[in-house]
Amino acid sequence: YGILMNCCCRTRRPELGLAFFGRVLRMGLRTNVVVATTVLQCLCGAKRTDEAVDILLHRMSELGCVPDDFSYNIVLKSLCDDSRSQRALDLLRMWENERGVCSPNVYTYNTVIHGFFKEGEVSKACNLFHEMAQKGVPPNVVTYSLTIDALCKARAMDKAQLFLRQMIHKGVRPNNVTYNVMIHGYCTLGQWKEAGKMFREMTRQGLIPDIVTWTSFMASLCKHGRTKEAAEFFDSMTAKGHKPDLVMYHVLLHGYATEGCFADMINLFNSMATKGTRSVSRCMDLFNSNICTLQNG
DNA sequence: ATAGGGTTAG
Repeated sequence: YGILMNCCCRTRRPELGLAFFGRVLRMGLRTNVVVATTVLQCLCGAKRTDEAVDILLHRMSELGCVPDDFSYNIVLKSLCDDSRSQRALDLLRMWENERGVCSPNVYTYNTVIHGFFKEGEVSKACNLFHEMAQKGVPPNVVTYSLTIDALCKARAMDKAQLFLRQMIHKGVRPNNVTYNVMIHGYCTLGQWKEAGKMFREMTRQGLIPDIVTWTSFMASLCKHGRTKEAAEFFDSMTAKGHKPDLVMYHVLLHGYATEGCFADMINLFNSMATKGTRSVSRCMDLFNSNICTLQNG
C-alpha cells in the first residue's frame, strides 16, 4: 500500500492518499517509516504543512516508527517553501536535541539555508553555512551554488566570485548550476565581458552549457533593449535544429512585446509548433561569437 | 523517497 500511497501523492490527489492511509490504520495494518514519510509528502504537497509537522513530531512515534532524516527534510522543505524558515530552524534544533540515530545532513542545511536566503535573512543563512562545516557536514556544490546565487541576486558579484574561488580551493567542483548563476548575475548587470569569462571557464572545465545558460543570456539581452540580438541568437539556435523550450519562447515573446514588434511576435507564436531537438551542446560556438560581438560592440 | 540555476502574467 506504500506504492499506492505514493501514486495518490504524485497524481496530486493527496486527500485520496490520506484517506487511504486512515483506512489502513483502522484496519490495524502496521506501517513503517517509508510509508509514514510518503504521508508527510502527501500533506506537504497539499500545502498542509502544519499537519505534517504534527505527524512528524507526535503521530509517527505513536505508530511505532521513528522519523528519519528523509522525514525531517521533507517537512523542513515545506516550512521553508511557506516562508517559515525560522520555524524550520527551530525544528532542526529539536531534531538535533533528540540525539537519535540520524542528525541533520547536507540536504537539511541546504534546504534551510536556501529558505533563509529566499526570505532575505542573509545573516541567518550565513550562520548556518558556517555551522554545518563545524558540525562535520561540509558544504557541497549545492550549498555553494545557492549561496553564490543569493550573492549574485544581491548584485554582490565580487563576493560571489570569492565564493566560487573558495569552493574550488576546497575541492568542491562547480557544475552547470554554479556557472549559470554567475553568468546570469553578470549578464543581468550588463557585464558581458565578465559573463564571457565565466562562460569560457565553464567550458574549460568540460561543462556543457545548457538551456538555462542560453535562456538567461537571451533574457538579459532583451532586458538591455537588445531583443534583436536575442532573436538572432534564437534563430541560429533553431536553424541548427535545437528545440527551444517554453521558457525560451516566453523570453523572446516578451522581448518583442516590449519593443512593439508585434509581427515578429505572431511569427514566433506560429513557429512554436515547429519541431526541433532538445540538444543545446552545439550552441556553444554561437554563444561564444555572440559574447565576442558584444564585447567588441 | 529529500537540497540549488533561466521566463512571463498580475
